[in-house]
Amino acid sequence: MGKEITSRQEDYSQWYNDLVIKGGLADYSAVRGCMVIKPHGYSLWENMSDQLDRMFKETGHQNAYFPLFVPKSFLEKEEGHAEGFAKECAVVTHYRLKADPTSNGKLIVDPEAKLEEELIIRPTSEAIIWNTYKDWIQSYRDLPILVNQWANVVRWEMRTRLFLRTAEFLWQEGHTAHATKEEAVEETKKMLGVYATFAEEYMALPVVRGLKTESEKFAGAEDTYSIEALMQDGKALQCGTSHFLGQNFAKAFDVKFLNKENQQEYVWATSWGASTRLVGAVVMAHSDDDGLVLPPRIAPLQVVIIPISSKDATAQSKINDKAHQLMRELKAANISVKYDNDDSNRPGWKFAEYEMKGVPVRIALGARDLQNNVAEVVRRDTKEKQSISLDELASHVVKLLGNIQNDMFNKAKSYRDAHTTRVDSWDDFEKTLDEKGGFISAHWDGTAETEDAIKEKTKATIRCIPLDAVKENGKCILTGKPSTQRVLFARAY
RNA sequence: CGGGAGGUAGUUCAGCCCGGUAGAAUACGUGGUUUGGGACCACGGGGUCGCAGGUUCGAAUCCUGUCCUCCCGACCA
Repeated sequence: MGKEITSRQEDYSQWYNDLVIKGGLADYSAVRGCMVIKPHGYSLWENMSDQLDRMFKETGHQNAYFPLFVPKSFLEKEEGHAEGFAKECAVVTHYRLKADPTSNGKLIVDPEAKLEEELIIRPTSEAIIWNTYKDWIQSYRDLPILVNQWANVVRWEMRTRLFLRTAEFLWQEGHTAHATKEEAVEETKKMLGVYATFAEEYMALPVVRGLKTESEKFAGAEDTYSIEALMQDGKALQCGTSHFLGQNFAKAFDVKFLNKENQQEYVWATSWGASTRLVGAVVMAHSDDDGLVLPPRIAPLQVVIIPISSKDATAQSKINDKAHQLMRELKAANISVKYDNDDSNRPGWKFAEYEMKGVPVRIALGARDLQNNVAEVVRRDTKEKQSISLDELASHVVKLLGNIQNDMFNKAKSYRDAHTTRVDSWDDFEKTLDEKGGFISAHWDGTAETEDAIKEKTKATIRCIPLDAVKENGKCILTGKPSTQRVLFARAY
């Protein structure tokens, strides 16, 4: 009855769509490639973005806001950057509509209102920001600039998927300016670390920190680092990127500073971003065939209390009293909790509904429980039921939420580790990819040609060169040429 | 952007081939009985059949165009 979810086994893509739609996270919109993020989904994103925002501020960054529109001439300035994004830009060419003289009630673009220079809707903000930084920076005393912005961006994608790839999406983009290369490189790595910590501690999502290959790196960057996670279907998902931009944007926008020796130098730059794709990641990594499974630390609602109502008015008022007391205790412990005493749905319906929405802990309170001085406590991740004494219920739930958070991380990590395979022959490479999926740790000769050839043959790409890779002599999986370390391959979203 | 499927009540879908009063389930409203895994009874409200043209006495149904979605590819966070 009610909302059915397609099982993972039957159709993984449809399962994911069902979760997002039926779990109340988002809806399709009337606009091609764009989604409506619903309150439950936005609340999840807020819990994630709020925490990231705290972590950015703890590492010395401040928020600012730059324009949505980027003059085309700005975007052109950094050549690699321009080439990388040109294919997916939305362009504003006019600034006015007028009534259609040939069709009553319709509007047309006013041909008189053509912009002298087209405006590009930002696919990312390096261009407009570096054009601005030029005015902010004269001396080494003006550096570093450590700025982040929370914004929407538009990339005109051919094929979209809820949260994972939409034409418009929400994200944050950090843009920093530094006096030295060393400092910029350190910043790049520091922010990669922030993303990794966030993913692991809050999203309960184990990630691999690594360096992107030349062909996978950001358009305009010297080096791109990313965190890579593994989804339940064995495909990889990039969950955050941090770029060392060198002096590329400083040179393109002529941003120089006077150093202590009174000499002009170009500024060193970084940028780093994470998007609403993280919502897709957390959904896909943990959920099951009954709905969303959300980590307690970012769940929009952590605990729901469901009364098993009784005809007996005395028993009913005891249930209400106990539920309200419990809510006070949990709120005092900084836990979000809801008492669902809406009489229009029966308990069984509510059980299914809150499982669908991924609420980590459910407490059922009935007359029978109160007689025994207990409540039924059920954890969403394992569905395990426990009868807990009312006297220690609040403290038990606090501990339980912590356990769920840890268990979810450990479960995801066991899966990830079990699906990371060291492979040393081409036959094994193809076989592992097809039969098992996941990450494949293998040697690569370091050339873009080989990388492309592997992608052509298997659809697997190099997700990253892990930062913790040990130096080890070996032979390239495809060409047999010498290699000094393993890289991580996978099919990816 | 190529290939496939689809758009009819809030939702899932039937009806379309073979044109003739727009249906089911579920959801929703009211009243009542209920409440430990998606309750039951009674009554009730709800759809310009994605949109725009065309053919026809008559179009959800046939034709053309267009928009949107899903799946599979190519491209990408």
